[in-house]
Parts: sequence; C-alpha cells; structure tokens
Amino acid sequence: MTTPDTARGALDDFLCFGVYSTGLAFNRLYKPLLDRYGLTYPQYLVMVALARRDDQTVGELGGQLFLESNTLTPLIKRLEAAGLVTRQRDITDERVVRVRLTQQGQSVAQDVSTCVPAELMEAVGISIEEIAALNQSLVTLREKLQRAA
Amino acid sequence: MTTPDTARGALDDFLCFGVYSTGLAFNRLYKPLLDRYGLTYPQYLVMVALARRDDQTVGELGGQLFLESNTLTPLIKRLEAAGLVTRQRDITDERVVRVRLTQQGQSVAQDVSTCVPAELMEAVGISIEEIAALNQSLVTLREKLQRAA
DNA sequence: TGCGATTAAATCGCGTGCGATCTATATGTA
DNA sequence: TACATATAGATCGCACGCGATTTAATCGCA
Repeated sequence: MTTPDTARGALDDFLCFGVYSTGLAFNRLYKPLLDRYGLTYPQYLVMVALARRDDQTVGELGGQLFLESNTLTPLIKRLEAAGLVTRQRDITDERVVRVRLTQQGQSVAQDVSTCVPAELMEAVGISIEEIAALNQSLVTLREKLQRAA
Repeated sequence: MTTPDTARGALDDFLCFGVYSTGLAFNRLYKPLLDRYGLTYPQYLVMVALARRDDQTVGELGGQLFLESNTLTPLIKRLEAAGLVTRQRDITDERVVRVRLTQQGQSVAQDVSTCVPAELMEAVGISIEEIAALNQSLVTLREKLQRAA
C-alpha cells in the first residue's frame, strides 16, 4: 500500500520543495481572482503594501517584498501604465522614486486587500489558528534562511 | 514597541506571502550551492527526481514537480545541452518523450542529492523534527489549495 | 570646496511559470 | 478502414526574479 515514488509526493521529503510547490499552488489559486483586476501576484503585493501605507519609495517596497529594483522597477512601471500608481522623483533626494496610489489605484487596492484573505482560506479548509501557526513557522524559517545566506 | 508597518514584516500576516517570501529565501540560499553545478533550482528538482527514478517521461516529471510541458520542455532541453540528460521519443508511443540521466548526469544528480538537504537545514538552525512537521503542514495546505483551485 | 565613495534606481540578459495555441501521435467508434 | 477525439509535447509571448552593470545623485572627508 506504499505509494510508489513516481506518484505525487516523490519530492515531498524536501522542505524546500514543500515551500516551492505550495507557492505554485497559491499562485494558481490567486490567479483567477487577480485576473479580474489585471494584477499579477507580486503586483497585488505592491498594491496591498501601498494600501497599508501610501507614498513609499521603491526601496521601502523592496524591503517589504524582499525584492530589488531590478524586479520592482518594471513591475511598478506596469502598474503606472495601468493607471494604478504614480512614480515621482523625491524633491529632496532625486535618487529616490516615490510610488503613490492613484484614485483608481486606491479603489483597486481596497478591493484586493479584502477579497482574498481569511474568508478564502476558510473556504479552502484551514482555520485562522492553523494559518497563524503555519505562517509564524514560515516567517521564522525565512529569517533563519536569510541569516544563513 | 510595536513594529511599524513600514518595517520588515508589513505583509507577514498573509500566509500566501509567508510561502512566497520563504520561497525567495530558499532560492537565494540554494543558488550559490547549485551554481557550482550550473543548475537552477527547478533543474535541481528534475535531477533529484531522475536520481530517484531514471527514465521518466516529461509528463511524469511534471506530475512530481507540478509543472507542465511548456515549462519543462525548455528546461530539460537546457539539461540536455549541458550533457546531463538525454531526450528520446518512446518507441511504443511516439508522443511520449523519455528523459534519462547521462553518466555525467548521474554523477551530478548523486552529488546534488546529498549536498543540500538535512545537514544544511541543521546548519540553518532547524531540527529534523521541525522540518518534518512544517513540511507536513505545507503538503497538506498544498493539497487543499489544489482542491480549491 | 572638491572629489572619491556610497546609494537609489534603472537597464540588460537569462531562466523560469504559465495561458494559449499548435503539431503529431494514438485511440475509439461507426 | 476512416474519421473525430483525445493525449503528449512543443512553441510563443509575457511577467517575474536576479546577477551584473550603468547612471545619477548624495555623502564624507580632506
């Protein structure tokens, strides 16, 4: 009755693969929801970050998303092209680019901030407590991985 | 003493982001290790899968990695170009492509299968028990997400 | 004040992921 | 056998993620 190695789960003894494959599954779940707003998953994260605190620099957004400007700059330019944010050089420090939600962006950010989270996870079949515990373990793991790298 | 929203962790109340950002951290940890073999992380997964069971079809590999041929075909062609695998149409069903490790590929697969796993995680500061528990939670979550999608 | 060092963002190239489509082969049913 | 259907891979375009480099602005210190 042992499942053969070729079936689902052949790599499931690797924690890195658990994280990797669950990330794929999350993305596939979110995609149809975010498609309605024309957003990709990392774009959605930027919108949520700006909904919580508007007028952030590229570097500040990168600090929260763990991404560099080489990834964020083109991503934010796409949000700008979609009319959701504005990009503007800081007056006092011309090296810095400040990102702000447009009116339309605020509306979208509010929508996506509420459409996705706890209710969806409940529907998936996980309790708030399980979510919190698992997430806490992941954040702790992430910090250890960062420290090791 | 509450951490401001702009600091690290502003998105840390989302489980999806915990998975996403931990995936980034894992990739950054693995990259210098895999660079020595000229492998990317998903290429590494294919090599591990083939080390466990050689001579698999593209579809079988996709079933284990949760990827489709549109991702795997070019990836495997790069492994072939690197001399690590061979690609060959199945004689009895010409639609199927079988992937096999070359001699060099077997050597690399054996190396990477052992260089990365438990010891590294121990060095990161997590016990085998914690790894197993967290991984089990992730696999269960992944299955629920797949069912919901 | 001047000039090297630092910093923030942008640019470029490559390798994924993935939706959409295409090709080729195999299957099933009349 | 013949033809519609199904299946396995392959191809294409786009958006990340990231190493490496570049550009522009600021800082630091003599």
